This record gives sequence, C-alpha cells and structure tokens, in this order.
Amino acid sequence: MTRSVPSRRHDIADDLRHQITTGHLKPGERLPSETDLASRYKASTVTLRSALAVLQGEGLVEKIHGKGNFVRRPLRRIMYVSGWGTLDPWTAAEPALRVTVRTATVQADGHLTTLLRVPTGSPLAEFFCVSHEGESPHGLARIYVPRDLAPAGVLDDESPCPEAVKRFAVLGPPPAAIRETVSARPPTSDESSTLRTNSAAPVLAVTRVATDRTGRVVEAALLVFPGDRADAVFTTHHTPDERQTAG
Amino acid sequence: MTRSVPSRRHDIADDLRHQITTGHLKPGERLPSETDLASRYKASTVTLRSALAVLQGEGLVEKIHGKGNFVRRPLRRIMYVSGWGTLDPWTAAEPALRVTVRTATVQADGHLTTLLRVPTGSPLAEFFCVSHEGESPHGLARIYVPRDLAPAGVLDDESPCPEAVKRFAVLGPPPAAIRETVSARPPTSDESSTLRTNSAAPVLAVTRVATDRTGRVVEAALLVFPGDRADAVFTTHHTPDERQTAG
DNA sequence: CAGTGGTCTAGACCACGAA
DNA sequence: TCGTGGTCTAGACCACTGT
Repeated sequence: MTRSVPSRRHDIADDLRHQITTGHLKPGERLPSETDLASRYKASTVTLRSALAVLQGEGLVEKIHGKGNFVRRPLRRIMYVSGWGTLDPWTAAEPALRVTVRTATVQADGHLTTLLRVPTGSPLAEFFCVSHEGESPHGLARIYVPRDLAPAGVLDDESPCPEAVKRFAVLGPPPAAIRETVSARPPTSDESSTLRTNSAAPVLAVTRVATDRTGRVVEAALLVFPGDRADAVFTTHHTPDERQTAG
Repeated sequence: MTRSVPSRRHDIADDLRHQITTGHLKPGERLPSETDLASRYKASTVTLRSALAVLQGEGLVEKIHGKGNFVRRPLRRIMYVSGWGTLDPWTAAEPALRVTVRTATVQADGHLTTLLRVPTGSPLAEFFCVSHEGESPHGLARIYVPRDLAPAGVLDDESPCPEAVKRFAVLGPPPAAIRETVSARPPTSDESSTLRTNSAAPVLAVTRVATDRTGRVVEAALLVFPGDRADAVFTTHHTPDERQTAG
C-alpha cells in the first residue's frame, strides 16, 4: 500500500540500499560510475542520480566529486548531551579528533541581540569551532559570550583553548539554567560545504542559551551537526510532586 | 566567496525567496505555473523544479499536485516541550485542532524490545496519533506502553482519549525519569505522505523513553514532526554544586 | 476536458581529481 | 589527459484537480 506508484528512483534506491545493508556492497567500497549504474538499471543519469540522492540523505552513500560514489563507513554517532556538549564521556578519549577554533570579538546584532538580550553593538566574544574526526566533519559551533564574561586569556590570544570549547560545552561562568532548542532543517550552503554533507541530508541544529541566577544570558551557542551522524540526548529526572503532566 | 559557481537553481531560488520575503509574493498566493516560471527564467522545467525544491525544503513554498505552487502561510510553529508534549501552554487552547488516535495491542519486536526492555512478544498498547491544525498536519506519534500499565478503558474501546494522548504527552504511570533523543532525518515515505511534507523537507524525530523509580520502562514514544514547523525545547535548571562541566 | 505538477529520458557541457 | 560527478536542457509521458 505504501508504493502504489512505483517510481524508478525508489526502486533503484531500494535495490542499492539492499545491496549495501546485506553487505554485497561493503563499507568504503566504490560504487560503479553513475554512467555504468544508469545503463545497468536502464535509467537515465538524472534518475539514477536522484536515487543516489535518497541514499545520500540517509547517510548510506558519500559522493566525492571527481572520484565516485562510496558506501559510507558506519561512523560513530555523535552524541550531544544536554549540558555537557558533544563528545560524551564514552567517546571523549577519541584520538583522531581535531578541533579548530577561531576566536574574535564581534558586535551584537540581529538574532544575537535577542538571544543574548543585549543592545545592538554590544561586544561579544565569538568562538567559531569546527571539529573533525579523522576525515569526516563532526560539527560546527558558533558560541557567543558577552565579552566581559569571557574566560580570560582566550581572546585574541594563542593560548590553547579549554576542553570545554572543544566539546562545544557551555562557556562562561556556571549557568543556573540552560534552554536548548532543537530543530531539523536543510543546511545552508556554508554549512553543507563545511560539514561536507551535501544538501540532501538535513542537519540537527541546537540553539543553546545559558543564563545565570539573575537571569542574565551568559552564553548563546548555535550548534550544527550532520543529521545522519548526530543525536541530541536530554535526560530529565522527576522527583515526586514535581510532575506537571495534566490530566 | 560562497557562490563561486553560480548555479541556475540557486539563482532562481534566491530570486523567488526574495520575492516572497519582501512580500511581492504574498502568503497563500499561487505562483505562476512551473512552465511559465521556467520560460520566464529561461530555464528548463527540471531546473526550475529543483529551485522550487530548495524553497520547499525551507518551508517557504507548498506544492499541491494538480493545483500549483503556493507561498506558504506562516504557520504557528509547533513547540515540543520536554515532558509536557507538543502544544505548549500558550497554544494549548487551539480551536482548529484535530487529533486522530488509533489504539491497538501489538507484540513487541525489534526496536521496541530494546527500547522498552521487554522480551519479544510482550503485549504492548499502541497509540497511533496524528494531529492536524486546520489543514496542515501537525505531528505524528507512536506511543507504546506495556499493556498492564496502560490506562484503563482506553484500549479496544471507544471512550474519548485523554488530553495527554492528544498532546503526545507521557502516558502510563508517572515516570521518574525521561530520556529524549532527538534527531534530524529525511522522512520515510509513510511519514512524508502522512505529514504532507514532501521528501525535500527533513523531519524532527524524538524518541522518548520514560522509566519509573525502579528503572522499568513505562513508555516509549516515537514522535515525528515536520522540520520546517517544529522545534523541541528543553530546559535544565542547575542548582549550584551540580554542575558537571569539566575544566 | 484542460491545466497543473511528477517523473523520466538522452544527451550536452562544465568542474573536479588523479595521473 | 581522462574518468568521475555536477548541472542543465528540451521534450515526452503520466497523475492529479478542477470544470
């Protein structure tokens, strides 16, 4: 009942998916060229490419311009844990992890003023972080902290960045409350080139706002992860009485 | 620097996006037919359609087969609030809200056994819920509760379903802990037809597992929302001392 | 029925990667 | 240079919606 209108695209995608999941095509292996596949399936190149786009969105196939289509190696999933940041304790000891951080001072405007609840033009410390695990991009973060709250010695400086930055964890002074908003959307062109995830695959975007006891926003972070590799995990513990579900 | 390779598709998408955001094309308005647009932009229909697919993924355009392309009316965003479910308190009094619920008893297998930590074949109460707001689909939920914990009178019965079900809130006995895993992915074909979101737009998927004080899983819920309408919000309050960020 | 979007084709041309 | 994927075209045919 699901496929009343069989489409060439989905048929081909289903067949290739089957070959991948059953191991007829092994991780890392190169698929035949699109021209070959097209003639093998008696389909046009356009149709075949749209079938590959389906698999690409599912994270099963990686396309590399000029080289070919490859069965993606099953990568360790990235786990974003609420207050902690990415890199949960189990994978924190990852060796082949590279994080590049660029710090700058910017002036608040647009979304940032509303997120941080500061007037336009307020000085902010910006941490622009990209993390890679081996070849594959891990995630992308833009973390903003009011400059007077930024950890000393990290701005306009070449001192090594703290662990927290590498994990995309909360910076600035210890917050009293964190509010995280998660959404799913297609990547911007910047993001799709940085994350090497072509626009077929969605991204998981986390907007994190941390406030201190007085209600002042001490950090706002815009985090982006490739949707086919990342999950965000939130755990809530309810003490009795505090339950708020209505009847 | 971003667009060193100008592509016809993006140029067209950018132009149409501009016309929409500046109000030259108004919400609800029908766009010219794809044939018209194609000739107007001096592009092929395929190229033009791929441009529309970009806008569709961004939630700016809605395609209706046989009728045309329409500028989407800005819809109230759906907010999924951690323990509470969808329909935050502010919008809970929504009038034009319809929810269809189908209940059944199923036997656990596959993912469900691991999620609920029950042996294969265990009887589960299944709540299959679809919620609409006016015309547009709101969300989709599959909630599973061990049958001996299911609220009485809701199974195989025509009694009105409780408010909690309509909100996709936690069912079953009050949980002591809730663990929610959020991910972004393309919709399955079932989901894209149910949510009327064509596969260009990603979905926000929430897997919610609720456990009681003894650690027993009292509910597992698979929630799916259209990515261009939904956000998931999580709020954490830190009492001093409990902060776990490493240095 | 006419008009719309949905799918597909065969082939052209461009951009990238490895010789 | 060659083989790869990336983009685009012009046109055919099908499926859905309204009259």
